[in-house]
Amino acid sequence: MPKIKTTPEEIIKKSILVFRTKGYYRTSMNDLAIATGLTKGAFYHHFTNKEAVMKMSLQATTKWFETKIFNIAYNENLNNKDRLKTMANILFDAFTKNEGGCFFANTILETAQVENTFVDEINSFFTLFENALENIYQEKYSGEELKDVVIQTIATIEGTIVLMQLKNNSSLLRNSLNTIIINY
Amino acid sequence: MPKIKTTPEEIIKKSILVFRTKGYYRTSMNDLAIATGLTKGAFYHHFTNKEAVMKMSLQATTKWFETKIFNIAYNENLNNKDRLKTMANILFDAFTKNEGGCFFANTILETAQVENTFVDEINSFFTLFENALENIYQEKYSGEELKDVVIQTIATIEGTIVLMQLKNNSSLLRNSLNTIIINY
DNA sequence: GTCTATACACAGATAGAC
DNA sequence: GTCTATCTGTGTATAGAC
Repeated sequence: MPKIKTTPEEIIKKSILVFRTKGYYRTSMNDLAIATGLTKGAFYHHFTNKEAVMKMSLQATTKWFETKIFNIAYNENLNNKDRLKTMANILFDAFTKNEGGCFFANTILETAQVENTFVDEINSFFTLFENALENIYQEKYSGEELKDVVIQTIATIEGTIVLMQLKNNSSLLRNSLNTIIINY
Repeated sequence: MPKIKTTPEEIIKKSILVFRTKGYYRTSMNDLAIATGLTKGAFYHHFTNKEAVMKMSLQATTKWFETKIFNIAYNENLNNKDRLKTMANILFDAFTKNEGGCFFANTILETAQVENTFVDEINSFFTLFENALENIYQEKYSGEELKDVVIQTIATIEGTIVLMQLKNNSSLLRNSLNTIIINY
């Protein structure tokens, strides 16, 4: 059995932390190498370029949100309000325990006007988010109104995360999520 | 009368457009030089470094919002609902006519975790925004509830602007602003 | 006040030894 | 699979002629 020191999964896991806090352009391959305990040369043995690392980082994060949060929206053992409450609690932890806010919102603002390299990965995340909330809110709304309520719910969460980074105050997100639950 | 070819105001005006669309780190001094029709050497004659250009760009934008939008919240000739409507209309134009979303939200996400160089300038903008909305909403709310409503209103607007950049659909912002007005 | 030329650091990426 | 050394481009910023 050969001794495997670094797996792609481990590299991506550590790269996500760097990308989320420093952003895509500001993160250098040297930063990623240091964070993973490799040299630049060794790092390039695993990934062809920085763009590929970023894409896999976004995809892995989407996967995490899907299994840990979005899937709760389809949990047969909970009613819609409890689904929303459970999702809100895990969302709160996800966006306050680690620094850097929302990886996807950050990447939109950083790259959307310059290149569309990561648009698919980001859209994938928000589509899953929207579908999950639509499944919950369809009990109360339908058609265009349903779409609007869902988009505005996501917008409020994302906007609060932006302000949270400026004010360093996690109670902002707690309040926003509570308001969303109360208004349901 | 000496012939003045470039004023600091003109340079800042053109620099704002570049910073807003490309972001701070992605914008090079060469980009700014090209946008203003100067060479790098000439550009450095007017500003000490990139950071100084950015700070003045943020300050000039704040000033614009203050005089064109936030001051409406104190207009004696309008009632609070009409103040809100008027502000919403100009806000919509401001965030849809030019590309790049909200200059301040962009800068938070890009720099907040890396350096706190622009925190004062960004806070200045959001404080004026909050004060304006508090002056309007104090008719209906007070104390902590007033603060919460204002923050969540700003968060919804900022979050919508984030999503708008991903989906390239300005009706998202129109809908969010309409909802804010209806709910008042 | 504007230009060209250039110094210097660091970025992304590759070559080749071990 | 990991390392050191290196190539090449570009970034910020400065020097000095015009």
